[in-house]
Amino acid sequence: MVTRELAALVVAAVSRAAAAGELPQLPEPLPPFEVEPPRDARHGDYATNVALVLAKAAGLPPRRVGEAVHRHLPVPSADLARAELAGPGFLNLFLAPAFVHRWLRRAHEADRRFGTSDEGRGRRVLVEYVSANPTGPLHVGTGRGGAVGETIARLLEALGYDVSREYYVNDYGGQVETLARSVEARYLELAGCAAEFPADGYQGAYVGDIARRIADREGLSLARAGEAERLARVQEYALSMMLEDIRETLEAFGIRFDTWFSERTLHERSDVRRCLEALRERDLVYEEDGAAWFRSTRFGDDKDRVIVRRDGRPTYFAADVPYHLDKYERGFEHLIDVWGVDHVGDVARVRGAVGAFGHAPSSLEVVLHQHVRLKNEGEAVRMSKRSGEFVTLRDLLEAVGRDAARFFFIMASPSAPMDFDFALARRQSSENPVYYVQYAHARICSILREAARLGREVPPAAAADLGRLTAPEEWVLAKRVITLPEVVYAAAMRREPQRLCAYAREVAEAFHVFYGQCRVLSDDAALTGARLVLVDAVRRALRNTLDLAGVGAPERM
RNA sequence: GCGCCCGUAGCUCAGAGGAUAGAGCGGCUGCCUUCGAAGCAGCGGGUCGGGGGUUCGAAUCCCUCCGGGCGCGCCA
Repeated sequence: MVTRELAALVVAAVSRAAAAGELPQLPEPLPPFEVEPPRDARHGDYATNVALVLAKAAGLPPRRVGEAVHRHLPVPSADLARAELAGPGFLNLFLAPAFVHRWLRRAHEADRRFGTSDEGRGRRVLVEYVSANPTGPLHVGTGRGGAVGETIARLLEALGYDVSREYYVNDYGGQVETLARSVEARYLELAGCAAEFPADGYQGAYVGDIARRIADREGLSLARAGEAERLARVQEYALSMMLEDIRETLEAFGIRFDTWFSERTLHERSDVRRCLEALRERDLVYEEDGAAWFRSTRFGDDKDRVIVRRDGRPTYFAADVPYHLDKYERGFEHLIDVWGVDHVGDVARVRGAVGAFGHAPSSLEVVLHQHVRLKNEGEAVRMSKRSGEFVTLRDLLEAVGRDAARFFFIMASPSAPMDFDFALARRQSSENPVYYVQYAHARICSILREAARLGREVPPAAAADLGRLTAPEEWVLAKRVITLPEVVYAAAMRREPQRLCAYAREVAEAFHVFYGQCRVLSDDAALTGARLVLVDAVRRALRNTLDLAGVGAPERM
């Protein structure tokens, strides 16, 4: 990436300054310093705080350090046009055209791989996200977790990690039983039997739909079967129908999981029981009041938590521990869980438990995302799966489309709460920020189509005279485009998908400004060739960014 | 009460300790005989919740107060 190349130039300059006796011997490697684009373009294309960082170790004022480094920077050269020492000791770096041209050519050569790197090559990562209980359709809030998790997975793949996507299916325990009893009641109603709807049952219309579909397939004979058999059959049907609905919705949302991991199998394979024994051996579980308790206070929890109830049924947490151990056993060295904030309290417990089995706490990473507060014309919408009052992800997709939904969900930092006005989204769907970016892409494709029609194909990047790109709008655009690799790197490593949206918007803006000032197809063949190479690099950068965000890059719109 | 997260323009939100804090939407004014006006140019809009501290430098880090969200189940 650009910043890394510049940092290497700076490090080399520091070494030369030290060798020349202008700086004292400094620790190897140097303390971390930054190379980044300053806010104000007058402060260079990139600025580095290296002199400020080294001042302490060098025992010299920052500006003295800066002067020494400045003298040994290769300016002017094919990389840097010039450098300036400014303010408290910043070194402002101005890129040489040849440097930018080299990167534009790389964008062409790399094409779909432009922006990727191999930082994570050979490392296996498991990303678990969504994992919503299959007790109802996915609601809007789970869309955020889905978009965040999927984008993190794609970002890590772009860094070369071997990524596996997983959905943990809570197909065991009280909630699915409640779903089964709810469906059973609706089914019995269909059969004309007196049935009391469970007090804690799921009220949504989808419960009745499932009952009807069971009746369509099985008839009403289950009404005469024994209760245990009927419940078991109904639960099986309800689960598979719900999961099918969830799977379809996620596919429409651009998400496909590699594995759907069943919680029930952990119980059936005795993983839960064996894990409990192992925890007991480590003195992390004790008996009290007839229940078994996990010593979560060892891991910063404010109280110990029940792991096996008085009636002998294990709690959710009892399965969560062997589940995560199983992930490690399957060969993943790093685990990422994307959870809604309502699970904050679980983080320390699970991490502590897997730590007791020898796994580094840092190898289990939990990305928490805040909930989506849904509004309708400014009025808050209460959402509850139990009451059946909620807006589904499917509704959202039908209202605003996949692209707008995906972009919107990752535009904000996962840790920031998000307000979403459904009515507004429906109404202003054509004015969503995503269209600004997509429009830039479509406009470029339109230019390329026109070029092809005129028989003026994009020349090979190496053949074009990029020195003809001299307009300020061209320069700004080119420099923005070539930052994609560092944007992808930062977004992936910091688990901050919103950086993709910011980059896409900035590149689109630079392109729209360029478009207003510079005509691509002109009588000047050399200039036309250079501009075609530039816009085709922009096209690749935008497409790759939108791909990572799970948003389409339309050639026409 | 305790823990985590958030507080930035009218609204929704960006903002790697760095220089004069940004975008979209909404409001106002211009710009299409020329590669797509889903665009561009401009105007208006801010005690970065309040206060204190660290630092050469704080929207960013620390403390404190205020406001909001979530959690503190033998639910998942």
